[in-house]
Amino acid sequence: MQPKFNVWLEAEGNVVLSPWRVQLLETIAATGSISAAAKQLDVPYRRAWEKVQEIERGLGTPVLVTAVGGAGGGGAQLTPTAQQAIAQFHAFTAGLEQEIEQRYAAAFLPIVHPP
Amino acid sequence: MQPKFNVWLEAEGNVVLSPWRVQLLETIAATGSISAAAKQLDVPYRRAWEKVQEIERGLGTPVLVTAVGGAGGGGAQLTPTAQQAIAQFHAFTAGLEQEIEQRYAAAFLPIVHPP
DNA sequence: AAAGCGTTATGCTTTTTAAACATAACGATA
DNA sequence: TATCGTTATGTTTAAAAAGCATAACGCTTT
Repeated sequence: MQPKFNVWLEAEGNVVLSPWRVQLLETIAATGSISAAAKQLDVPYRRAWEKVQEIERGLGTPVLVTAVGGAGGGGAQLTPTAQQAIAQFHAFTAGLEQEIEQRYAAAFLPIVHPP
Repeated sequence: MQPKFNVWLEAEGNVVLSPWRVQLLETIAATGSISAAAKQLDVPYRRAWEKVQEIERGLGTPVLVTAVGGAGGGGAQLTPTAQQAIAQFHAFTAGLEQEIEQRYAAAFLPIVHPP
């Protein structure tokens, strides 16, 4: 038995940012394209692209500047807005896993007093 | 934009307890039956019943003692195991919403210094 | 100049998952 | 013994996700 959690940001009932979405953006930045990121994260390109759209709709501003055609077929890189959002989200969730783990131990694992 | 979260306990990759599942058990206890609880929580009986099964499979022990037929058609009440699990889960998640809210404010809402 | 290549962007189909519906069995009570 | 509301489970329908297929694009190379 182990504790799990998820945490995300919503706008008007729609998910905007989540740990997975932030990872997606970071992987796009690292690889230089949506398609390479999708491959690396083992999700269909379609899904990755759709999530990016949802993020942009939720934030109300683009997170990617994309290029179609050209050298390498095109690509994508993060906007400054996206970089800031990623940094803020990391600050938001930093240490949360340890916090949850600690709460779990306190609530469910009884303390054994040695003799 | 607002923060949201979920937190749960897993056993072998399967969800066992979550805020919603705990609420389900509590509603069953309060109403005396799975069907009344399902109605009150506005979910199909089938789903409520299945979730109870998953909880029992995950915990490895019954959480309900059910009666079929008889006065009122039957009913269900919590086992002591279930009552303890509920109490522990509440201890586990107590104050977590405020914690998340505070983290959100710290990470996303800039502090305005008055003149 | 034009053919090739990998990517973005999007329509369409298939599969999987969850919700919804329907019903048999049960047993105290009247 | 007929009734009633509940448990328990099979079956059907709807929603969501995954998968597949393809057009457009613009550098690069031939």
